[in-house]
Amino acid sequence: MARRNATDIASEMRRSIEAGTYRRFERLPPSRKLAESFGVARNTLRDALNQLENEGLLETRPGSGTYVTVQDQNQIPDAVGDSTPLELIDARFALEPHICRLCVLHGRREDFDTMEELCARMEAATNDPVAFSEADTAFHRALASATRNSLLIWLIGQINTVRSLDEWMRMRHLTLDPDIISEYNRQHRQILEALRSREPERAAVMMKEHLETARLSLTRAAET
Amino acid sequence: MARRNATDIASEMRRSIEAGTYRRFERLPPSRKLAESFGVARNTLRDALNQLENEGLLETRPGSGTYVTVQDQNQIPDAVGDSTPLELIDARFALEPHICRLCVLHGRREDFDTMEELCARMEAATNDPVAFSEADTAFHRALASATRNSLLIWLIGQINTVRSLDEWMRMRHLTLDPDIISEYNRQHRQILEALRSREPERAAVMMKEHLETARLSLTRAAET
DNA sequence: CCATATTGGATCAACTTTGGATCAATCAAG
DNA sequence: CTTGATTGATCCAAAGTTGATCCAATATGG
Repeated sequence: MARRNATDIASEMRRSIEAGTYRRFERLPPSRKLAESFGVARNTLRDALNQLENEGLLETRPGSGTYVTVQDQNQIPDAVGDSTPLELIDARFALEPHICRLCVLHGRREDFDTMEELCARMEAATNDPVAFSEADTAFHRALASATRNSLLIWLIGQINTVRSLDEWMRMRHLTLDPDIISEYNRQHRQILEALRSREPERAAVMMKEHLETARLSLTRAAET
Repeated sequence: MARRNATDIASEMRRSIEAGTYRRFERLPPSRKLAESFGVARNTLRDALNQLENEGLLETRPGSGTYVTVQDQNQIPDAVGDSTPLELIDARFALEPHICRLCVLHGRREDFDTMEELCARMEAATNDPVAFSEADTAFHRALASATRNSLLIWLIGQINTVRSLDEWMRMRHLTLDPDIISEYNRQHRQILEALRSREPERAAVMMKEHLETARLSLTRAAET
């Protein structure tokens, strides 16, 4: 076994933290003890700790100790799968208004035609929550596609996989009555109009309104 | 078994690295030990290492060791790996301003203290682009963590893996001169102040300004 | 409130490990 | 044979580790 250097120790500890051996806000053993248990000099261990601190995994407070500042990744093995509908809405609230703005910049005629088509399909599905929901997902995906930004397209794709989850399915049937669907359809049309007339801010505002409606109907359903 | 030559060894090691046996930033065993374990002379092994270094998979630091520089490609989704720096900025433009707003809502004292710490570290790294970049990534991750939204935390985590990609690393050195770093530091402070005083919109605006600066310095570097 | 123990921070010179380089001897393939 | 690569040995310079010591900040307990 070769003599281990600071980088090796750092790698080892990084894995420990990511594996959850040490959890967020927990204090590590004192550097002297740690050095001993790794069989390495305290200076070397301190170098390792500094590396991890620079990566933002640890925080050391002189006189007090060294603390873990990140959550271990296994705690969120599938963040997408475990996220709640409200978390999802917040994430969409972050992404989609700006996607609308980019859509105005990069969207082409055929993109808007696709969305038009999907709007029509949603309007024909006022009484069919499942069909509506499918078209709705496709609409928001089309919106992302029109940005021509592969990263955003992928992120929206990831987010949309949540919608096929059980809890989400149940929520959908609780929230999607014909009145709500009509309201959504009206908003989709407004968004599309704003995009077509190349008004980025208006499109973004409409999208926020749309998501706000979704959030409201969600919290209302949760209270029932 | 025929006697293995340098190219054979290189192939074998290349496969090990791509399979993830050795992870990014991890140190390989010393060349003497490696040579022994491959049953080959150290000179031959060094030739193999040189081949891999020329391919950009490894980096050897005399007196220290040989380190893996590439990330296991299987770990990175294609969409994330293939995205350009400008796409990345657009994605951050979508996510981070709203993350700031949520941060005002859900952030706790200790979250802001962590960010404060990271600001201090970035300010100490005005002349060290690599150290600055690490702390910067950690700052934006801390911001996401403070939202307590596991989906957003995960999204930012995905986005941050992009930054460790090769093309990005090169860009970083082109863009991060001391003046730019100082400007970034000023903006980080402003964001943190706005968060502390619980002003969601001001924080979001500061973040937009920050990202706009980043976009500018990127396009400027691309023109050079 | 203070005294004391414990914690991390910093420094230093001696030592060890690391990769870099070279070269004559040896081996394998054409 | 001749050519090309591998071998094994040796020396080198760079970098890192060590172990010791002193310091400053914090925590603890009376």
